[in-house]
Amino acid sequence: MSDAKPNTLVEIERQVVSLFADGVRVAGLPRSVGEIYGLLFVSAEPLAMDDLVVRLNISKGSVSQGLKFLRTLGAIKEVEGPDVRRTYYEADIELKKLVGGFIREQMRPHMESGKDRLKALEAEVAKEVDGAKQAFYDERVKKLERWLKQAKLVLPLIQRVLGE
Amino acid sequence: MSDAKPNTLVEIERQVVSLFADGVRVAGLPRSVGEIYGLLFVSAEPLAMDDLVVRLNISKGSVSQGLKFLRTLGAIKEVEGPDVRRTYYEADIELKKLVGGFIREQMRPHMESGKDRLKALEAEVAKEVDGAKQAFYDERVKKLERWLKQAKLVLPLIQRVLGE
DNA sequence: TCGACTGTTCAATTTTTAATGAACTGACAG
DNA sequence: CTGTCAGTTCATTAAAAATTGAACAGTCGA
Repeated sequence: MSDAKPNTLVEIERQVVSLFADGVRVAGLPRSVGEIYGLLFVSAEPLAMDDLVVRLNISKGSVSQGLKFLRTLGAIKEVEGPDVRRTYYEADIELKKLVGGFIREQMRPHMESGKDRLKALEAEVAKEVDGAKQAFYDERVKKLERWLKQAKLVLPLIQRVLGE
Repeated sequence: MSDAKPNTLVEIERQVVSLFADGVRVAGLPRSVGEIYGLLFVSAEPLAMDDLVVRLNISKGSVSQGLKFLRTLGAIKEVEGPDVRRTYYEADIELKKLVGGFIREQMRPHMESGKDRLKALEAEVAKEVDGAKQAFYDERVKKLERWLKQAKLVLPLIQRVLGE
Protein backbone atom coordinates (compact mmCIF):
# COMPACT_ATOMS: atom_id res chain seq x y z
CA MET A 1 0.00 0.00 0.00
CA SER A 2 1.27 3.41 -0.92
CA ASP A 3 -0.46 5.38 1.84
CA ALA A 4 1.21 3.57 4.72
CA LYS A 5 2.65 6.74 6.23
CA PRO A 6 1.32 8.79 9.15
CA ASN A 7 -1.65 11.09 8.95
CA THR A 8 -2.82 10.23 5.51
CA LEU A 9 -6.28 11.62 5.85
CA VAL A 10 -8.03 13.56 3.14
CA GLU A 11 -9.68 16.80 4.18
CA ILE A 12 -13.14 15.29 4.58
CA GLU A 13 -11.78 12.51 6.76
CA ARG A 14 -9.80 15.02 8.76
CA GLN A 15 -12.90 17.07 9.44
CA VAL A 16 -15.04 14.11 10.43
CA VAL A 17 -12.35 12.69 12.70
CA SER A 18 -11.96 16.07 14.35
CA LEU A 19 -15.73 16.46 14.69
CA PHE A 20 -16.02 13.17 16.55
CA ALA A 21 -12.87 13.79 18.57
CA ASP A 22 -14.44 16.97 19.91
CA GLY A 23 -17.90 15.46 20.07
CA VAL A 24 -17.07 12.59 22.39
CA ARG A 25 -15.46 14.98 24.85
CA VAL A 26 -18.96 16.22 25.69
CA ALA A 27 -19.59 12.71 26.97
CA GLY A 28 -16.31 12.70 28.88
CA LEU A 29 -14.58 10.23 26.60
CA PRO A 30 -10.96 10.46 25.48
CA ARG A 31 -10.17 12.13 22.21
CA SER A 32 -8.65 8.97 20.74
CA VAL A 33 -11.95 7.11 21.06
CA GLY A 34 -13.64 9.81 19.02
CA GLU A 35 -10.92 9.78 16.41
CA ILE A 36 -11.19 6.03 15.98
CA TYR A 37 -14.95 6.02 15.70
CA GLY A 38 -14.79 9.04 13.42
CA LEU A 39 -12.44 7.41 10.95
CA LEU A 40 -14.51 4.23 10.92
CA PHE A 41 -17.64 6.32 10.43
CA VAL A 42 -16.23 8.08 7.38
CA SER A 43 -14.65 4.99 5.83
CA ALA A 44 -16.54 3.00 3.22
CA GLU A 45 -14.23 0.03 3.70
CA PRO A 46 -13.70 -1.70 7.07
CA LEU A 47 -10.41 -0.95 8.81
CA ALA A 48 -8.08 -3.08 10.92
CA MET A 49 -6.22 -1.93 13.99
CA ASP A 50 -3.07 -1.21 12.08
CA ASP A 51 -4.88 1.04 9.62
CA LEU A 52 -6.09 3.14 12.53
CA VAL A 53 -2.63 3.26 14.12
CA VAL A 54 -1.04 4.43 10.89
CA ARG A 55 -3.67 6.78 9.56
CA LEU A 56 -4.54 8.48 12.84
CA ASN A 57 -0.93 8.37 13.98
CA ILE A 58 -1.77 7.18 17.47
CA SER A 59 -0.24 4.29 19.39
CA LYS A 60 -1.22 0.67 19.12
CA GLY A 61 -2.06 0.70 22.82
CA SER A 62 -4.52 3.56 22.48
CA VAL A 63 -6.20 2.01 19.47
CA SER A 64 -6.51 -1.35 21.21
CA GLN A 65 -8.09 0.30 24.26
CA GLY A 66 -10.31 2.50 22.14
CA LEU A 67 -11.59 -0.41 20.06
CA LYS A 68 -12.25 -2.41 23.21
CA PHE A 69 -14.34 0.42 24.59
CA LEU A 70 -16.25 0.94 21.35
CA ARG A 71 -16.94 -2.80 21.20
CA THR A 72 -18.46 -2.83 24.68
CA LEU A 73 -20.65 0.12 23.68
CA GLY A 74 -21.77 -1.72 20.57
CA ALA A 75 -20.62 1.24 18.50
CA ILE A 76 -18.58 -0.85 16.08
CA LYS A 77 -18.95 -4.19 14.36
CA GLU A 78 -16.31 -6.81 13.62
CA VAL A 79 -16.35 -7.76 9.95
CA GLU A 80 -14.36 -9.80 7.46
CA GLY A 81 -11.63 -8.06 5.50
CA PRO A 82 -8.89 -8.60 2.93
CA ASP A 83 -6.43 -10.15 5.40
CA VAL A 84 -7.97 -13.17 7.12
CA ARG A 85 -5.61 -12.93 10.09
CA ARG A 86 -6.77 -9.44 11.05
CA THR A 87 -9.94 -8.26 12.67
CA TYR A 88 -11.63 -5.52 10.70
CA TYR A 89 -14.13 -3.03 12.06
CA GLU A 90 -16.82 -0.80 10.73
CA ALA A 91 -18.90 1.80 12.54
CA ASP A 92 -22.39 0.99 13.68
CA ILE A 93 -24.24 4.15 12.75
CA GLU A 94 -27.53 3.66 14.57
CA LEU A 95 -27.75 6.53 17.04
CA LYS A 96 -30.11 4.48 19.18
CA LYS A 97 -27.47 1.85 19.64
CA LEU A 98 -24.70 4.31 20.45
CA VAL A 99 -26.75 6.14 23.02
CA GLY A 100 -28.10 2.88 24.40
CA GLY A 101 -24.61 1.52 24.83
CA PHE A 102 -23.47 4.69 26.50
CA ILE A 103 -26.38 4.68 28.92
CA ARG A 104 -25.87 1.00 29.70
CA GLU A 105 -22.11 1.16 30.15
CA GLN A 106 -21.51 4.63 31.54
CA MET A 107 -24.66 5.88 33.19
CA ARG A 108 -26.48 2.91 34.70
CA PRO A 109 -23.53 1.85 36.88
CA HIS A 110 -23.36 5.34 38.40
CA MET A 111 -27.06 5.32 39.05
CA GLU A 112 -26.88 1.91 40.68
CA SER A 113 -24.13 3.01 43.05
CA GLY A 114 -26.11 6.18 43.67
CA LYS A 115 -29.03 4.10 44.83
CA ASP A 116 -26.83 2.30 47.35
CA ARG A 117 -25.37 5.51 48.62
CA LEU A 118 -28.84 6.93 49.13
CA LYS A 119 -29.71 3.90 51.23
CA ALA A 120 -26.67 4.61 53.40
CA LEU A 121 -27.73 8.22 53.68
CA GLU A 122 -31.20 7.26 54.84
CA ALA A 123 -29.66 5.12 57.56
CA GLU A 124 -27.53 8.07 58.65
CA VAL A 125 -30.52 10.39 58.76
CA ALA A 126 -32.36 7.90 60.97
CA LYS A 127 -29.63 8.38 63.59
CA GLU A 128 -30.08 12.15 63.76
CA VAL A 129 -31.27 13.14 67.25
CA ASP A 130 -32.34 16.73 66.57
CA GLY A 131 -35.92 16.43 65.32
CA ALA A 132 -35.94 19.60 63.21
CA LYS A 133 -32.66 18.70 61.53
CA GLN A 134 -33.86 15.20 60.90
CA ALA A 135 -37.00 16.49 59.22
CA PHE A 136 -34.90 18.68 56.95
CA TYR A 137 -32.42 15.97 56.03
CA ASP A 138 -35.26 13.59 55.43
CA GLU A 139 -36.85 15.99 53.01
CA ARG A 140 -33.60 16.38 51.10
CA VAL A 141 -32.99 12.67 50.87
CA LYS A 142 -36.53 12.21 49.59
CA LYS A 143 -35.76 14.84 46.96
CA LEU A 144 -32.69 12.92 45.85
CA GLU A 145 -34.73 9.75 45.61
CA ARG A 146 -37.25 11.55 43.43
CA TRP A 147 -34.41 12.76 41.18
CA LEU A 148 -33.12 9.26 40.78
CA LYS A 149 -36.57 8.00 39.90
CA GLN A 150 -36.96 10.72 37.29
CA ALA A 151 -33.62 9.87 35.77
CA LYS A 152 -34.65 6.26 35.51
CA LEU A 153 -37.79 7.45 33.76
CA VAL A 154 -36.00 9.68 31.27
CA LEU A 155 -33.36 7.25 30.04
CA PRO A 156 -35.70 4.71 28.43
CA LEU A 157 -37.71 7.58 27.02
CA ILE A 158 -34.65 8.91 25.23
CA GLN A 159 -33.96 5.50 23.77
CA ARG A 160 -37.55 5.17 22.62
CA VAL A 161 -37.51 8.55 20.89
CA LEU A 162 -34.26 7.71 19.12
CA GLY A 163 -35.84 4.49 17.94
CA GLU A 164 -38.42 6.16 15.70
CA MET B 1 -19.11 30.39 65.75
CA SER B 2 -17.36 27.43 67.23
CA ASP B 3 -17.07 25.33 64.09
CA ALA B 4 -14.93 27.76 62.13
CA LYS B 5 -12.17 25.25 61.52
CA PRO B 6 -11.50 23.15 58.39
CA ASN B 7 -13.62 20.19 57.38
CA THR B 8 -16.29 20.55 59.98
CA LEU B 9 -18.87 18.44 58.27
CA VAL B 10 -21.09 16.02 60.09
CA GLU B 11 -21.38 12.54 58.60
CA ILE B 12 -24.58 13.26 56.70
CA GLU B 13 -23.10 16.38 55.16
CA ARG B 14 -19.94 14.50 54.31
CA GLN B 15 -21.91 11.85 52.47
CA VAL B 16 -24.04 14.30 50.53
CA VAL B 17 -21.03 16.41 49.54
CA SER B 18 -19.24 13.30 48.35
CA LEU B 19 -22.32 12.10 46.48
CA PHE B 20 -22.53 15.34 44.53
CA ALA B 21 -18.78 15.55 44.06
CA ASP B 22 -18.88 12.18 42.30
CA GLY B 23 -22.21 12.91 40.64
CA VAL B 24 -21.13 16.02 38.78
CA ARG B 25 -18.14 14.19 37.33
CA VAL B 26 -20.57 12.24 35.15
CA ALA B 27 -21.39 15.57 33.58
CA GLY B 28 -17.70 16.42 33.23
CA LEU B 29 -17.69 19.09 35.90
CA PRO B 30 -14.93 19.62 38.45
CA ARG B 31 -15.24 17.98 41.83
CA SER B 32 -15.25 21.31 43.66
CA VAL B 33 -18.42 22.40 41.88
CA GLY B 34 -20.17 19.28 43.13
CA GLU B 35 -18.88 19.78 46.64
CA ILE B 36 -20.13 23.34 46.74
CA TYR B 37 -23.56 22.49 45.40
CA GLY B 38 -23.71 19.46 47.68
CA LEU B 39 -23.04 21.43 50.84
CA LEU B 40 -25.59 24.06 49.86
CA PHE B 41 -28.08 21.29 49.07
CA VAL B 42 -27.73 19.74 52.50
CA SER B 43 -27.68 23.02 54.43
CA ALA B 44 -30.88 24.37 55.91
CA GLU B 45 -29.32 27.81 56.33
CA PRO B 46 -27.84 29.79 53.42
CA LEU B 47 -24.06 29.90 53.26
CA ALA B 48 -21.61 32.61 52.24
CA MET B 49 -18.42 32.07 50.29
CA ASP B 50 -16.30 32.01 53.38
CA ASP B 51 -18.42 29.25 54.94
CA LEU B 52 -17.77 27.09 51.91
CA VAL B 53 -14.05 27.84 51.94
CA VAL B 54 -13.73 26.89 55.60
CA ARG B 55 -16.09 23.95 55.79
CA LEU B 56 -15.07 22.27 52.52
CA ASN B 57 -11.46 23.26 53.01
CA ILE B 58 -11.02 24.44 49.43
CA SER B 59 -9.51 27.68 48.23
CA LYS B 60 -11.30 30.98 47.89
CA GLY B 61 -10.46 30.98 44.19
CA SER B 62 -12.12 27.63 43.58
CA VAL B 63 -15.20 28.59 45.52
CA SER B 64 -15.51 31.87 43.67
CA GLN B 65 -15.24 30.10 40.31
CA GLY B 66 -17.57 27.33 41.39
CA LEU B 67 -20.24 29.75 42.60
CA LYS B 68 -19.92 31.73 39.38
CA PHE B 69 -20.55 28.59 37.37
CA LEU B 70 -23.48 27.47 39.53
CA ARG B 71 -24.99 30.94 39.20
CA THR B 72 -24.87 30.81 35.40
CA LEU B 73 -26.56 27.41 35.52
CA GLY B 74 -29.25 28.79 37.78
CA ALA B 75 -28.45 26.04 40.28
CA ILE B 76 -28.15 28.39 43.24
CA LYS B 77 -29.95 31.49 44.50
CA GLU B 78 -28.52 34.55 46.17
CA VAL B 79 -30.32 35.27 49.42
CA GLU B 80 -30.09 37.56 52.43
CA GLY B 81 -28.13 36.35 55.43
CA PRO B 82 -26.90 37.34 58.91
CA ASP B 83 -24.06 39.54 57.64
CA VAL B 84 -25.40 42.24 55.32
CA ARG B 85 -22.00 42.69 53.67
CA ARG B 86 -21.85 39.12 52.42
CA THR B 87 -23.69 37.34 49.65
CA TYR B 88 -25.37 34.18 50.84
CA TYR B 89 -26.43 31.30 48.67
CA GLU B 90 -28.84 28.44 48.83
CA ALA B 91 -29.31 25.54 46.43
CA ASP B 92 -32.07 25.62 43.89
CA ILE B 93 -33.38 22.09 44.10
CA GLU B 94 -35.61 21.93 41.04
CA LEU B 95 -34.12 19.23 38.84
CA LYS B 96 -35.76 20.80 35.80
CA LYS B 97 -33.84 23.98 36.37
CA LEU B 98 -30.50 22.25 36.92
CA VAL B 99 -30.82 20.15 33.80
CA GLY B 100 -32.16 23.09 31.83
CA GLY B 101 -29.21 25.22 32.86
CA PHE B 102 -26.80 22.48 31.97
CA ILE B 103 -28.34 21.99 28.56
CA ARG B 104 -28.36 25.72 27.90
CA GLU B 105 -24.83 26.43 29.07
CA GLN B 106 -22.95 23.24 28.24
CA MET B 107 -24.75 21.40 25.47
CA ARG B 108 -26.38 23.96 23.20
CA PRO B 109 -23.10 25.75 22.41
CA HIS B 110 -21.53 22.47 21.27
CA MET B 111 -24.52 21.68 19.11
CA GLU B 112 -24.42 25.11 17.53
CA SER B 113 -20.77 24.77 16.60
CA GLY B 114 -21.53 21.26 15.37
CA LYS B 115 -24.09 22.69 12.99
CA ASP B 116 -21.49 25.04 11.53
CA ARG B 117 -18.96 22.28 11.15
CA LEU B 118 -21.48 20.15 9.31
CA LYS B 119 -22.02 23.01 6.89
CA ALA B 120 -18.30 23.10 6.24
CA LEU B 121 -18.30 19.35 5.72
CA GLU B 122 -21.09 19.59 3.17
CA ALA B 123 -19.05 22.12 1.25
CA GLU B 124 -16.07 19.78 1.29
CA VAL B 125 -18.14 16.85 0.05
CA ALA B 126 -19.37 18.97 -2.84
CA LYS B 127 -15.76 19.23 -4.04
CA GLU B 128 -15.25 15.47 -4.20
CA VAL B 129 -14.61 14.41 -7.80
CA ASP B 130 -15.04 10.64 -7.44
CA GLY B 131 -18.76 10.05 -7.81
CA ALA B 132 -18.98 6.87 -5.75
CA LYS B 133 -17.01 8.40 -2.89
CA GLN B 134 -19.11 11.52 -3.03
CA ALA B 135 -22.29 9.48 -2.75
CA PHE B 136 -20.92 7.69 0.30
CA TYR B 137 -19.72 10.86 2.03
CA ASP B 138 -23.00 12.51 1.25
CA GLU B 139 -24.91 9.72 2.90
CA ARG B 140 -22.76 9.96 6.02
CA VAL B 141 -23.13 13.72 6.27
CA LYS B 142 -26.89 13.31 5.95
CA LYS B 143 -26.74 10.79 8.77
CA LEU B 144 -24.93 13.29 10.97
CA GLU B 145 -27.52 15.92 10.17
CA ARG B 146 -30.26 13.52 11.18
CA TRP B 147 -28.46 12.87 14.46
CA LEU B 148 -28.26 16.55 15.18
CA LYS B 149 -31.93 16.96 14.47
CA GLN B 150 -32.79 14.10 16.81
CA ALA B 151 -30.66 15.60 19.55
CA LYS B 152 -32.49 18.88 19.16
CA LEU B 153 -35.72 16.93 19.49
CA VAL B 154 -34.70 15.05 22.61
CA LEU B 155 -33.45 17.94 24.71
CA PRO B 156 -36.76 19.81 25.05
CA LEU B 157 -38.47 16.49 25.64
CA ILE B 158 -36.23 15.81 28.62
CA GLN B 159 -36.99 19.20 30.06
CA ARG B 160 -40.70 18.66 29.60
CA VAL B 161 -40.64 15.30 31.35
CA LEU B 162 -38.71 16.75 34.28
CA GLY B 163 -41.31 19.46 34.57
CA GLU B 164 -43.99 16.99 35.69
C1' DT C 1 9.69 -25.96 17.72
C1' DC C 2 10.45 -21.82 15.65
C1' DG C 3 9.61 -17.30 13.67
C1' DA C 4 6.36 -14.00 12.04
C1' DC C 5 2.50 -11.54 13.00
C1' DT C 6 -1.98 -9.67 15.45
C1' DG C 7 -3.48 -7.89 19.33
C1' DT C 8 -3.41 -6.88 24.73
C1' DT C 9 -1.62 -5.06 29.00
C1' DC C 10 0.25 -1.87 31.97
C1' DA C 11 4.13 1.00 34.07
C1' DA C 12 6.14 5.23 32.67
C1' DT C 13 5.43 9.58 30.52
C1' DT C 14 3.06 13.37 28.57
C1' DT C 15 -0.81 16.20 28.29
C1' DT C 16 -4.79 18.19 30.09
C1' DT C 17 -7.50 19.92 33.74
C1' DA C 18 -8.43 21.64 38.29
C1' DA C 19 -6.91 23.94 42.51
C1' DT C 20 -4.21 27.22 44.76
C1' DG C 21 -2.94 31.61 46.56
C1' DA C 22 -1.25 36.21 45.96
C1' DA C 23 -2.44 40.45 43.80
C1' DC C 24 -6.16 43.08 42.71
C1' DT C 25 -10.96 45.64 42.55
C1' DG C 26 -14.65 47.79 44.65
C1' DA C 27 -17.65 48.99 48.48
C1' DC C 28 -18.22 50.96 52.64
C1' DA C 29 -17.59 52.62 57.63
C1' DG C 30 -15.18 55.69 60.41
C1' DC D 1 -9.10 59.80 52.53
C1' DT D 2 -7.93 55.34 54.72
C1' DG D 3 -8.21 50.74 56.42
C1' DT D 4 -10.94 46.65 56.27
C1' DC D 5 -13.32 43.21 54.36
C1' DA D 6 -15.96 40.47 50.40
C1' DG D 7 -15.14 38.77 46.29
C1' DT D 8 -12.61 38.14 41.56
C1' DT D 9 -8.79 37.09 38.50
C1' DC D 10 -5.19 34.65 36.78
C1' DA D 11 -0.29 32.90 36.68
C1' DT D 12 1.65 29.06 38.99
C1' DT D 13 1.37 24.45 40.90
C1' DA D 14 -0.67 20.10 41.77
C1' DA D 15 -3.53 16.37 40.49
C1' DA D 16 -5.86 13.54 37.21
C1' DA D 17 -6.38 11.53 32.82
C1' DA D 18 -4.85 10.02 28.38
C1' DT D 19 -1.17 8.28 25.63
C1' DT D 20 2.82 5.82 24.70
C1' DG D 21 5.75 1.91 23.90
C1' DA D 22 7.88 -2.16 25.30
C1' DA D 23 6.94 -6.61 27.12
C1' DC D 24 3.87 -10.16 26.71
C1' DA D 25 0.27 -13.72 25.00
C1' DG D 26 -1.88 -16.32 21.53
C1' DT D 27 -2.19 -18.19 16.76
C1' DC D 28 -0.71 -20.23 12.76
C1' DG D 29 2.14 -22.15 9.02
C1' DA D 30 6.53 -24.22 7.78
